[in-house]
Amino acid sequence: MSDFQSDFSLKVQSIVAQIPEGRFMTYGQIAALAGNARAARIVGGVAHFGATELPWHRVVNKKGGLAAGFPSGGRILHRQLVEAEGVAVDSNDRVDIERLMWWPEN
DNA sequence: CGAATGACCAAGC
DNA sequence: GGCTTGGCCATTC
Repeated sequence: MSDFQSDFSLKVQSIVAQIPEGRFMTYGQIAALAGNARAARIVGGVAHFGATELPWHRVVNKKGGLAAGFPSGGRILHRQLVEAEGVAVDSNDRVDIERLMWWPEN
């Protein structure tokens, strides 16, 4: 486990872990909830270095598609994971983010 | 400790 | 309408 114990990373990981099935959040959104709206990149950093067990496939960028560097299989794997949750994926590997964008209500 | 990196975002061309 | 540039801020080497 990496040193991802900082407030941001902990919040980010916590938020991602709470995303319900079939819902999505953008990096910027998570970053804002974590306390830094500008730290969208850091969310990606957490995704890349730590908490690999979290449902990162439910985390998408503003485009509505999965981030650029998903593990081997990349968008292919992402698409399978998302579709497995009953979500339609666009030819561009994008989901209807504006419709499925979720927000932690608590 | 200093420099480089990155699963992003927004603006510019 | 798609590609390039700059800026952001924490983590890594």
